[in-house]
Amino acid sequence: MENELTIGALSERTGVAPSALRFYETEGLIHSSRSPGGQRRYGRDTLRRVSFVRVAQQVGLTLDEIRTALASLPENRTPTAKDWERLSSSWRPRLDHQIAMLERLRDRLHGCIGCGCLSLSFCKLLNPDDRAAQRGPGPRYVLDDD
Amino acid sequence: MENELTIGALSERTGVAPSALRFYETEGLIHSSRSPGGQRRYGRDTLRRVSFVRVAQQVGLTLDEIRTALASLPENRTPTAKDWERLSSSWRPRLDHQIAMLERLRDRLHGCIGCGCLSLSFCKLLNPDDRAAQRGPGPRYVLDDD
DNA sequence: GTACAAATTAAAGTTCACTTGAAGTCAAGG
DNA sequence: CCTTGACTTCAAGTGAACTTTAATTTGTAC
Repeated sequence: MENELTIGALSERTGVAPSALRFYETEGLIHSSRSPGGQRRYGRDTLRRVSFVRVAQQVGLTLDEIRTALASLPENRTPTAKDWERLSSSWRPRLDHQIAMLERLRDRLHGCIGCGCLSLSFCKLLNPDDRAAQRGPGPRYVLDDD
Repeated sequence: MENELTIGALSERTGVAPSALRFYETEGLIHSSRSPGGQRRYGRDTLRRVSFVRVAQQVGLTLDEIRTALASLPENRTPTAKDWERLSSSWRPRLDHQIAMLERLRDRLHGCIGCGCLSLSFCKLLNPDDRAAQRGPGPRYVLDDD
């Protein structure tokens, strides 16, 4: 079967840049075999793997977390729908949580706009104790509250 | 009035690290006067300004966008509640949009978990054309879809 | 058989939002 | 006066997720 995809084909099918795909490979998120000349060739299941990575990113996972998740897939066989379902179903609570958080922010903001306050002394919106402590340097995802 | 705050005091009241406050100053987000010895002193309205920055970040704005927003405040007088309300009320649509996006993701994901698919060929979840084109390098905020 | 697009590598660069470190100065209590 | 903790500046470092560059090789279509 000449079912194998070049990096360009995989890129087009997934919407992920070739440079990103190579980066994913160095990060251990996807794997490739090589053509006689040394170019990458991907099996069709890599489409699903890349898809998983991108959806997981939308959910807010870091590549590190995604790698961990992917590591729990079986290595001896192509993952089944059930395998993927098991991984992605763990996102539900996370999504629910993120949604709830944004709604809370929106509604409090509405109240604060109504009362005209936006200050630490009067407004619960910004109580530092309400928010997660920051950990480590670098940018933090806006919705991340652990 | 000895109403002026040191950087340490402002840091404690806002929960923002002194290094971050200095950084905000170099970025033009806040301003300070100086003590005779050259240390920073902040007026009490800076509390509100810092608060605004943090809430705006939660909403998903970059510091660049926040600076632009702050630039529309009057320079000749201390901003009133109405001034702050005008700025923050523009977040409503953005928040609504973000919430809607997450809900869409959650519900589609639910459907895809149900049908067992998670693949480009069958699942609308990942249609690249559905998603915003990426622009520029660097990390992107998970919910940012412009 | 040759042109030309698409692939290869390694190393360095980018963005954002800060933090850390070094080497020193200021402010307040005793 | 002296100590101690809070403050100062400037430059460089951090982490995530890639992209860019450069110099070279491979694959394919005519």
